[in-house]
Amino acid sequence: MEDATATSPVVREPAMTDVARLAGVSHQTVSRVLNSHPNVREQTRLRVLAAVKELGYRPNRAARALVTGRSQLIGVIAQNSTLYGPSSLLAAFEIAAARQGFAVSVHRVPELGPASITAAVERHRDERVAGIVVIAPTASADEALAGVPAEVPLVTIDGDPERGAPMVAVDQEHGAHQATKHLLEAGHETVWHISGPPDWFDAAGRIQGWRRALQEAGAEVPPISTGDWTAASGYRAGQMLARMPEVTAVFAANDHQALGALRAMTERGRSVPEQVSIVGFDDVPESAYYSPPLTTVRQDFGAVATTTLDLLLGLMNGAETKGAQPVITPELVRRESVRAPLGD
Amino acid sequence: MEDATATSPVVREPAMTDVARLAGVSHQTVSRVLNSHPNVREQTRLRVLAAVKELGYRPNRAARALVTGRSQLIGVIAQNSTLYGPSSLLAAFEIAAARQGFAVSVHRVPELGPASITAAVERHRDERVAGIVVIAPTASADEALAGVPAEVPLVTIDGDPERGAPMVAVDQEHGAHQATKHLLEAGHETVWHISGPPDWFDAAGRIQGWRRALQEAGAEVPPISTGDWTAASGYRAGQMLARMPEVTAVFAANDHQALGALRAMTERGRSVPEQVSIVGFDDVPESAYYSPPLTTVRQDFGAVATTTLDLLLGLMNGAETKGAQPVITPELVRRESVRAPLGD
DNA sequence: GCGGTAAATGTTAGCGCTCACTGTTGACGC
DNA sequence: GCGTCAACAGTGAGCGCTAACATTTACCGC
Repeated sequence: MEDATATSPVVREPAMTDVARLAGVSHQTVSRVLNSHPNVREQTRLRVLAAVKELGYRPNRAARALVTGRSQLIGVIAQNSTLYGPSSLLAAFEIAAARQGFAVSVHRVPELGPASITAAVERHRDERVAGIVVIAPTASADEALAGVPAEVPLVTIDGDPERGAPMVAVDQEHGAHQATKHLLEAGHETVWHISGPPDWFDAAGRIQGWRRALQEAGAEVPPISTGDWTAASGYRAGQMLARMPEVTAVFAANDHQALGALRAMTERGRSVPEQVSIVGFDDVPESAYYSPPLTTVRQDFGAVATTTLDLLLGLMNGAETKGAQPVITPELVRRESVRAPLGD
Repeated sequence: MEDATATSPVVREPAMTDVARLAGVSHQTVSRVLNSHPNVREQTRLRVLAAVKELGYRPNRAARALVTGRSQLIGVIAQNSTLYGPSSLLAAFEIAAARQGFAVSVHRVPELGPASITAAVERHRDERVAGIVVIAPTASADEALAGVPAEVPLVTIDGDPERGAPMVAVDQEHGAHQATKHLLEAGHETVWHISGPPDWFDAAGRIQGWRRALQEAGAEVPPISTGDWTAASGYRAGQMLARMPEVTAVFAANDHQALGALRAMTERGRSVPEQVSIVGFDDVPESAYYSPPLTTVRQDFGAVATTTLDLLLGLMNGAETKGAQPVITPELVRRESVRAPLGD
């Protein structure tokens, strides 16, 4: 016996029928037990479970996906970047999905153009994913999404609020408004803004919130310095702003830009916060250790992730939440980079 | 037209037989074309391709995975963290895999203990992944890997060099050696070290390199301040070090710890680099904008990613590279946080 | 024109699972 | 005692694909 099998090189993984044979039931009963269907006698259930354990049986998800047309996989599409926001979000989502028994297949695209987004969606559909999440913070990304068939559950994060599709977003406008108002209340005449790239919805929302706070206070709305989220771009903008004595308060669209601006100010002898106040956005873990520790706005990525998953799960179960767009509210974190202006 | 199809509830996706029928061939020929087998007439090939395009056919990867026992999916296991190194690595790997036609299924584990690693491996094997990559920078992670059956191609990144399993790593020892030597050559008597968590191989390697450089130069080896990669821990260590006038040079195990130390020094009136020189590790994009811009060590994550993928692909194809452990060499980036000590 | 060979294509049998059925019990009411 | 119905279990088909083998076609030299 041993010799006969010894020549067999392939040790096939146990299948459902093997479990069934061992437990003395049909494969269908095994299936029922594994999918926790009702109408299985407790005694049978235990016998099957024992057999599963004895054989070390693990269901073949490919086979299940083939017959059901759905895998227990959620496809995520994200931009290729190590930006703090998107990466944190991705990590949070992976955790949330794992907790619900879903694996996450991530597809990074070089840029968020319609072509690469469409390709990524197709790839995920080939894989028969149960749903798709797109971290689509730019206008170009959002366009491509219009072409995705409605039968694929799809949730966008930080996408275009106007599109009316299921989406989860952080209330950027509110966060920026808080930040700007905080500077204004400290006594500054007005607040200058170093924005993110204009094609990002996040950046646009932050601009809006900043502008609204200014207008509500009757403050002048100065021209915007446009950055690209990097510290380098914040530095360039900061160099310009440092030369203008009337600039006493700056709201940067993220912490790294704020860091660049801070550096530029310091280099030019404009001390922060004595002469210039700065507020960032993101609350990257290091921002508490900048010089000075940075006042900033924190987004709860964990909340975004779980909300997204809930929405997606609802969509998969055919819930009529087509237009749902839950919003997560960010929060101001006060540290030491804001002070009243000297003139006061 | 619209009305006719509107009543049909299920619009089945085209399958291989549909393509075959349209092209006037057998489904097997379609399969051959799609898998670029030889022995298909050019004319037939084109006819099949045209049919594929006309129907918008996309192969069902679940079906293929079922019959071949392998999906075009690579499973990655990583720790739940937004640490710069692991996240950058992950992103780089996803890009590299996509270029080779592989999707990446990511499983984040709360901590790198044997239990969660084993569970993650099982989950990936259920999915019939073609291979597994484990970012296993801690000793606890490495233990769990011993139990994985040999037939699953598995490559470790930054794991235990002693284990002898396929692994890709950055030469931390070399990087730390360079950094320390750089400080020594600037004229410092010795170099103090703020290390990473001791159970991380990266941290251990950096300690070794630091110590070797010191010993080679005949310098005293001061006690280590242990951190946990965060700026906060660097700050705490920095506060201690700032109080000791003999400390003129610090090598921090990563940039964020360096930032924390930098802040502590500044707060205590010890200016960097005039009174104290600091070197970090990682070259996070913002480190060029710290005050002062940080001298650090850059790791090429792209190279780690492509090397890992090559190794894994080799393993999948049955290559006899069981013991391969390619090493990527990091590079010193000189900026402004290092200067000769005052006494000189 | 004929066998022989190689190239090109077709046929058949599953992979391991779920779905939609069809049986088989046993408890219960009248 | 018989029908009824629910609870439980089994049977067979087929999801869409690839592997192995079977068959047809094209082409060559003599």
